[in-house]
Amino acid sequence: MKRRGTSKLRDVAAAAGVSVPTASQALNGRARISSTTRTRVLEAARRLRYTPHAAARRLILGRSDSVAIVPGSNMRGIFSDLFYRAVLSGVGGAFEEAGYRMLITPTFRPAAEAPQFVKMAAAREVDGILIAGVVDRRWLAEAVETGTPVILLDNHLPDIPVPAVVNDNAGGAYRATRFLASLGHTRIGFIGAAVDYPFGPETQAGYLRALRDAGLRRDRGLECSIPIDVEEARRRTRTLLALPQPPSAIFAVTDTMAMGVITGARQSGCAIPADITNPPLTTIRVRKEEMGRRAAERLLDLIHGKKLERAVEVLANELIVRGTTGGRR
Amino acid sequence: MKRRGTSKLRDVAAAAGVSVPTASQALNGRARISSTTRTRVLEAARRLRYTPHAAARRLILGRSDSVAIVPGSNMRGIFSDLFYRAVLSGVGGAFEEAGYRMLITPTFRPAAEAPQFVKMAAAREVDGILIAGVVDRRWLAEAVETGTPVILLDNHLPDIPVPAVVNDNAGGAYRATRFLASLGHTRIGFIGAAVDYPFGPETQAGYLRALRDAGLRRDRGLECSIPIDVEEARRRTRTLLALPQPPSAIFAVTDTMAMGVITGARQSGCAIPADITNPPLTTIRVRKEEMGRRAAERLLDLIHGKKLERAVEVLANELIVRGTTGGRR
DNA sequence: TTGTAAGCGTTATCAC
DNA sequence: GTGATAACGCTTACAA
Repeated sequence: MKRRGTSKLRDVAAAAGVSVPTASQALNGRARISSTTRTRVLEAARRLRYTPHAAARRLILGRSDSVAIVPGSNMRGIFSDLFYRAVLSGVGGAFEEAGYRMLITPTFRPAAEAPQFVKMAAAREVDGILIAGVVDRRWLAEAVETGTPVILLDNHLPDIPVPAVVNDNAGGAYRATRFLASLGHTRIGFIGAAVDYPFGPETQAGYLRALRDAGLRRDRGLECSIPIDVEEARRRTRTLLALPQPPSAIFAVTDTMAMGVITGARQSGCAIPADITNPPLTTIRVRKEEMGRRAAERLLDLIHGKKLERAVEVLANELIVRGTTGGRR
Repeated sequence: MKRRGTSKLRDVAAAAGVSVPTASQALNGRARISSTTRTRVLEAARRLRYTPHAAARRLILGRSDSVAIVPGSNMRGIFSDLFYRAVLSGVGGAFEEAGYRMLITPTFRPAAEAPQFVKMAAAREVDGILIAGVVDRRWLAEAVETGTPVILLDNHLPDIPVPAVVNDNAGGAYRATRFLASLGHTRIGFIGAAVDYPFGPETQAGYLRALRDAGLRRDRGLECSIPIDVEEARRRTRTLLALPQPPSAIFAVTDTMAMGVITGARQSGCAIPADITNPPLTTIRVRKEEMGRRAAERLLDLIHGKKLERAVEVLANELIVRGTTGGRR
């Protein structure tokens, strides 16, 4: 009983009455092959449902035409989180167009041993690795050591030589804060993200620079760095608003936190012109799809041996003014 | 400039002063090798950071020690959906213990051509494929044709010879409905799931059988099959409760829908002894982790050439009586 | 105990 | 145009 789908190139060649190398050429197209034999080979391949053995191809070609996509440890739900969903959509589009397979390497349990992507790099199973978000620097370094191209998305570790595509977090925070200042606010609260993650410090830096440039005095009592969590943001907002001199505006670093801020502000008796379920937040628009696409393209560049111009590619973002900041100046 | 991590077995052998096959044996352990050479080889391998080339190994061994995990098209967020998160935790545990790699094959865009898992099966890239949820029968059939072991989780297609691990949907619905009847309810609403998916019809069958066995008359006006959506469930609930003869109890097929039912019932003025955000639903407890683990184990059985006893393994579930059905008989 | 020879399925090189 | 021959990196017979 011969199993289906197991036909080898040898079978195709035999069926077409040619040698194995000829069959290979006919299928891959490169060399000069008479159109008669080519047709015969193609026909035979189709009939036998021939698919080249991936490992054999990989071995001789030295490439797998596939990349690993690694969800960083901050990505609870790689497909659910709206942010990463958009990012990955860009990633997926770029790789698909380039004819690359994508393998997501999940980490079901926090492994003590090397995570899959390190092993895959070492075993040369993929041509490149795209890591989205937070990653253990030790494993990252080890993956880089193997020589397999690696790119970081929405994260970067200055001390490890890995190119990255990131959002201009500092710039976004700067523009948002300056905008609030331009509305006349002088006490602007900052609800930041306390994570092992670049954007926590970066946004705070942007916020502080904006205060300085706007000639406002910093009040540490108006700042906090907390886990990215709606409930925690709500609580801190209530605390801020209960101060003797409360802020008249609050800058929350993520939309998730902004939700909590809105709820908290409502509870504290602030009127916010918005529908709870979908508040028209004044926000920073990050071009997420673009970010994913760029990262994918940079990885492809690396795979194809191109040198990248910049180690870290910073994507510009945009301030979108909407209802929650009340008025357009 | 020699790239790291690219050392081959040949390098290790050279460094240890032995032949390539000897090095191989020393590393893989099978044959009789003097402990001196073994140590030398191991030492050399460690020093050179040797990792066997996956493709080469795969080619000669005929196996990859890795499986593909395919999120069915009903899985919006494979890692986010609580149900599948639990299921995948079981899956992941089993495969990890067995030393198998897991590759998630995402479908970023609905491809017209064959999805990745079919290609991987045909190219013999993985030893087995686990598909969780809804899958196009045509592609499934094609994957099965390749001879690569395939198992279905939480789904089954009777006309395609694929083993499956499923939940006893009919039984669960039966027990739930009979329980409601035992509380004295004679008009029991049914809010079912209209999806291209076994559990829609199955739960309805269980519901109907329970009505019969309890001696209750079926009233089609109390039944509906809708998309799995909180809002839709809420709306239907309001409709049901607005009937001249409304149901006195409602069986919702998923917890998601039950949320909508509760909201709708509240809005219609029903008193439900429950906290909205986390209502103590009377529910069917599906052993999700177990389900995942079983599916993984069955796939491993197939990979190892064992014949499965049952094509479809049905997992028993359990009725958990809690607050929302008011009283324990 | 160790090395030699062969082969996994494919593609590239180079004669014919 | 086509077909031998070698090679990719590794493992398993089998001979030394």
